[in-house]
Amino acid sequence: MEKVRKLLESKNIRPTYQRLKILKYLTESKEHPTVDRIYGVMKKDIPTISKTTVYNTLNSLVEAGVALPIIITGKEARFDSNVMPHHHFYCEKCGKILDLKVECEHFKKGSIHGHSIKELHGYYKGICKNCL
Amino acid sequence: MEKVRKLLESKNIRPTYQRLKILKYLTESKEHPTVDRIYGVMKKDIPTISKTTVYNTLNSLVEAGVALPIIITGKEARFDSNVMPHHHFYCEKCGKILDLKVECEHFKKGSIHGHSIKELHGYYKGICKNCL
DNA sequence: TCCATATTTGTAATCCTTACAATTATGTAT
DNA sequence: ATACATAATTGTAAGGATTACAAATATGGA
Ligand SMILES: [Mn+2]
Ligand SMILES: [Mn+2]
Ligand SMILES: [Zn+2]
Ligand SMILES: [Zn+2]
Repeated sequence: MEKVRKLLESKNIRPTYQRLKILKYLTESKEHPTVDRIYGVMKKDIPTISKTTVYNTLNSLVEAGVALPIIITGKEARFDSNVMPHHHFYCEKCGKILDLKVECEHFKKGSIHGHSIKELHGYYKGICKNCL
Repeated sequence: MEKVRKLLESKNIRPTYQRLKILKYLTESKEHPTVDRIYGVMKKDIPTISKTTVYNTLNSLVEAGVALPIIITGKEARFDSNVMPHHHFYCEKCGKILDLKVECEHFKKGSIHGHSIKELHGYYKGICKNCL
């Protein structure tokens, strides 16, 4: 919990109870949760929490560079506290999003064809090992 | 126009006037248009066209494998009639989506870590050459 | 403690997309 | 050509994720 608090303070984000819990859950979870999922989990500890707070907090974390939204389905965003460049696998059957450790020479580039690169996103869609 | 008709017929999609026009525009446009954009352009030729028809048609084209939705911002889908694997560049300033011709060894794979791959999507986010 | 400011909360509004039913068009058999 | 069954189009309503907003609450410093 101290690590999470330090992380927030280093980004000048006030470490409120809601924010600490949300970021802690995000760092410990490997499931790239949706807002609804985060909201549901948070309610156990903070029954009064509002979904707007979840949205506000996630937006703050993203803006501060501590989290990343993962846009794949276009239905709902999912969130990742691992902001190091990495690829994902989206299973069309179970809906899980898995981290992939794949080499990608494109991560290294700062520009391409004259366009300035800020982020690179790569993901596969298919059926995961478990669902096959 | 005959090419577009043939394409639709090959996929067993009835070549109605609306569908022909929409697919024709999609194949000739390089801008990866939104539904609203397509709707606006179609209205010039077909003033009575409904936005639902645009949605229906695009869904049919996607299902038939003739078009692909491009999900980047999470706000609104954009569409591409080029279904050959290729990467994109999204400009955060002007909102344009550009095609990128980049080599990617990952396109060749059929599976990864035991997961069965159906699609690979890759895109950069940043500031395009024109906006720099 | 007091106060200014930031955060949280609940509700309403917004925007994209889909559901649905009525109307219109299409293709085929007579 | 006509009649009929089926499919597509249209307009409106509903759904779902996200944001806007203002009131209530919490925070941190003087
Ligand atoms: Mn991840
Ligand atoms: Mn493209
Ligand atoms: Zn799966
Ligand atoms: Zn640009």
